[in-house]
Amino acid sequence: MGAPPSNAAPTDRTLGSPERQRDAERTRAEILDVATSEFADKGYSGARVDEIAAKTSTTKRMIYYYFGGKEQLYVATLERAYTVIRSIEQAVDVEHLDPVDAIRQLAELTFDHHESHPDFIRLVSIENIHRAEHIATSSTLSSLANPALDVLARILERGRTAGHFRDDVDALDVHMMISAFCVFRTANRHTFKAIFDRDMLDPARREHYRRMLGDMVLEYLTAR
Amino acid sequence: MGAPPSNAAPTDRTLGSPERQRDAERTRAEILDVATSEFADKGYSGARVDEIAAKTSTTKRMIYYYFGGKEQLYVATLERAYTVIRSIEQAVDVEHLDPVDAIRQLAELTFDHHESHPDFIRLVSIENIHRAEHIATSSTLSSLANPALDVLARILERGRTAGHFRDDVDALDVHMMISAFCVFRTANRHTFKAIFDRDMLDPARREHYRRMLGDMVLEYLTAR
DNA sequence: CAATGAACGAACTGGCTAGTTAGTTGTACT
DNA sequence: AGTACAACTAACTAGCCAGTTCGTTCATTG
Repeated sequence: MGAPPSNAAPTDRTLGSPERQRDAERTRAEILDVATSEFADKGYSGARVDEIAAKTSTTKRMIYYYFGGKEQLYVATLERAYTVIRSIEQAVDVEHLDPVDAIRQLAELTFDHHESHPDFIRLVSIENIHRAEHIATSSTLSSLANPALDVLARILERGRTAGHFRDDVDALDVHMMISAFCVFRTANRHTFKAIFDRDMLDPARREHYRRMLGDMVLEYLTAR
Repeated sequence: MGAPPSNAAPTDRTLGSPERQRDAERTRAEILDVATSEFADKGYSGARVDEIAAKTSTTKRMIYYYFGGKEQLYVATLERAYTVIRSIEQAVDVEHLDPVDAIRQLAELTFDHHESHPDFIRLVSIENIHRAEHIATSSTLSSLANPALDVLARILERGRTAGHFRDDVDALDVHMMISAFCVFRTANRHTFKAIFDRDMLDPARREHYRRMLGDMVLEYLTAR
């Protein structure tokens, strides 16, 4: 039973053939995919290595073969999640806009990113529960600066010299202000709904919150 | 060894005697205290019943005796944490101030509360990882409205009729805006520090952030 | 084609951990 | 003084779960 091994020419399958059974990269990636959703779903202690393996087309042994252990798998998961987000942020192009429009666009981009990456937000929340001890020990992660920050800094500088923006905040403060709004909306969605009976992610309210964020940041920056 | 049992008159120790050994309320409260810090520290799955028992002057059996199980203990922990916070919020008195001052004071009060109750914030984060399933099933918790919200609604109303405040947000939106800022600052402290190397809870920056929050909310509300 | 090493799988193990059992001791009331 | 019940304890158990053992299969290279 099973696929006959003499189907395709063996010498042709060196790279990229779709029906190859042994593929380290594919196996690694599949484990990472499953691990991401499992860790995001249950947290680090809540996730089970057996469960991750079961949702994979491979076995638990492979997790230890490729990653070494549960904790290293978790760190690898974090590293990939951050890398993906950062590569998206690389693509930001708002430097051609005037400062006010640029800030609003940047805020709305962040808003959209957060909404479309709930797993990432959950992983970050989980990592904060663990006091970021895994990020701290990962050399890949602790040196991963945010490229969007430089963009933000330049916009702020332009807005300040034009006399439109206040000068008692730096880029990191503004970034924090935007992140706080976006992260809270996703990360605290469930308790907020349970206690106040309002779903902050209801599509009907999406535009309202998106505008609210832009207004909030800009009214603050352009005050007086 | 141990305290002699014939020390104080037994009939006098019915209430509030300090040297009684058997005290259901005290034991219950002690378990809750330890459980709060353990759950806040390690999360629900990360916390260990044995560990909680060990940090208590009583035993694991007592946890099952009084609470029934790990999950019920966790719910009881959440219930008490929320009750404490809500009782603090009851004491808010800003209705005598004009709307602008009242909003700033309310925001700063929230800021201070969050800063002085990190365990509460952590419990809320943890509960959100679990999609608020425990709050949802607790009748005590899901019916626990926020008294500060009514206060906020009345201030907003006064500010609007005076023509100072915008009218496209309700009290819950403003509450969310304030909470987002305060919660993010505490809850995401560790990843923020690891990645941007800035401690949002550094006392040297406290006043800056406190003013930033008030400015942000007020500039937004009084825009145009 | 043999040999070598990477990729894979099933079954196992030992420590851990939520929950239980089977009792003992203190307190209130009569 | 005796009884009933609440408060309490130590030791146990069954199941879970991260990590391992040991063996097999596939693909490449000489």
